[in-house]
Amino acid sequence: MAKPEQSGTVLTRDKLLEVAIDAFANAGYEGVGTRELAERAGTNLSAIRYHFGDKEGLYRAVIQHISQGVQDRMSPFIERIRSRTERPNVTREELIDSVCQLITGFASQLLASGVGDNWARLVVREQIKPTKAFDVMYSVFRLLLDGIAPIVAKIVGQPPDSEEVRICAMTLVGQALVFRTHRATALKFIGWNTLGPKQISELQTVLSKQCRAILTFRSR
Amino acid sequence: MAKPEQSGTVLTRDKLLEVAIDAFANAGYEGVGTRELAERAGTNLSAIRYHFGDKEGLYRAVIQHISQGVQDRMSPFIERIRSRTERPNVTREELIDSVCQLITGFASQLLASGVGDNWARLVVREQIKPTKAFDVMYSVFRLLLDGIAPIVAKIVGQPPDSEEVRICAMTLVGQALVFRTHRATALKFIGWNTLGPKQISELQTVLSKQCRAILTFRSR
DNA sequence: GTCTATAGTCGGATAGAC
DNA sequence: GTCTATCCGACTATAGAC
Repeated sequence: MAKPEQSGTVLTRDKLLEVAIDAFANAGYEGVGTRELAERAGTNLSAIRYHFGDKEGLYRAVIQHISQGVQDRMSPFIERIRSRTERPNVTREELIDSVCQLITGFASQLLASGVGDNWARLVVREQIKPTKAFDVMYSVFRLLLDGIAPIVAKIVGQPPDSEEVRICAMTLVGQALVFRTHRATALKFIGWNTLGPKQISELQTVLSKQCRAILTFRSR
Repeated sequence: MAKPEQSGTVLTRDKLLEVAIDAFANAGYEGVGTRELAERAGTNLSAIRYHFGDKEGLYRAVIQHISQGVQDRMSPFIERIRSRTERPNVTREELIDSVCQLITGFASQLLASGVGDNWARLVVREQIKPTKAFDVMYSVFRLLLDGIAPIVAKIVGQPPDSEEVRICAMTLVGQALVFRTHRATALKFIGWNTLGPKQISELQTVLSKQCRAILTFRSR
């Protein structure tokens, strides 16, 4: 971010960012041109250069913005769960319940169609050919995974950095992520038309049951 | 496929396909040019038009080829499981074991770095903005999901087309898929450098445990 | 800060020789 | 069937007026 982050009229910058979030998510980085972005934002090509340096700078700003939003909304939630599970006299049932809440909470954040609906495409792009934006994305996943892993570790009685605990945390998250990454397949298979509040709620019920099953059965 | 599917020298066509699989998977559809594809295949631009009509025709051929390969390798496996689980005197333990085998079998197919390593990118592309190639992909997923859902249905005692059973099947598959779609994140979090046979094997162990937990605990 | 104009490159598609 | 040569539109990046 060497370029001027401060600007008199922030409106153009914000509008550009808003348009780019939508366009990149839906068409992919290579799928949109800077001309189209500028036009859709009601401005011109040079505005991109001025505010973000170049196309990739705008892309990084998009990733940064989305990640920051997710982080802001999830941090207090995760923190609350953490403080709850770090009490000395916490019960196993509370621990299990906490993981369920983390997963279902994440699912609703992930699936509720808010700002930047289809950014799974950008996430996967970074997974396969990581750019400078990868670390930003990773830190958000890390936030969630670091919320889950220590609790799972306590439940199964293993160190939080053991491979098994971390694989387990990954798969728990994967159960929810698949509805973003393979959304069309999931909808068609289940027989849903949309992924609205009703469907998300039903999903959360199943996710919760399964998390509980995994953690309960394993801790025996 | 209106263009001549038969050709004297199939070598050029195959080479083009092979190169395109790799390139599309790694750089995305919009990320590679036809010139580059032709050059990497040791041929020229016109060969693409001749063999596949246009760039999108080549893309569809890529999806078709990969899907066919996956289908060919998975079909007999799924069929074997199916015949085993449809015996009248099948035990619940056998049913649970069958689902575990389907998931771990799928995981090894999915994660073993063979032909078309990074095609998750193309899959997700189709999920967000389905093209004509979506149906081809979907039929492969359907093959697996239709292998899993009826068995899950028997275990939990619900109809195979109930929403809960289908959501469950989706999440079971999601546990494995996340290591393809979020590979870089998974590797970094777990602390692995590669996703080799040793790691896949460890993954299968955990997946198997968790499938068993989900199905065992739910059937009570 | 915001704009127009333009440079330079590369995209996919095509015509036509062999 | 495979090649060369070429068209034309779209891309990113930049220079410079206001």
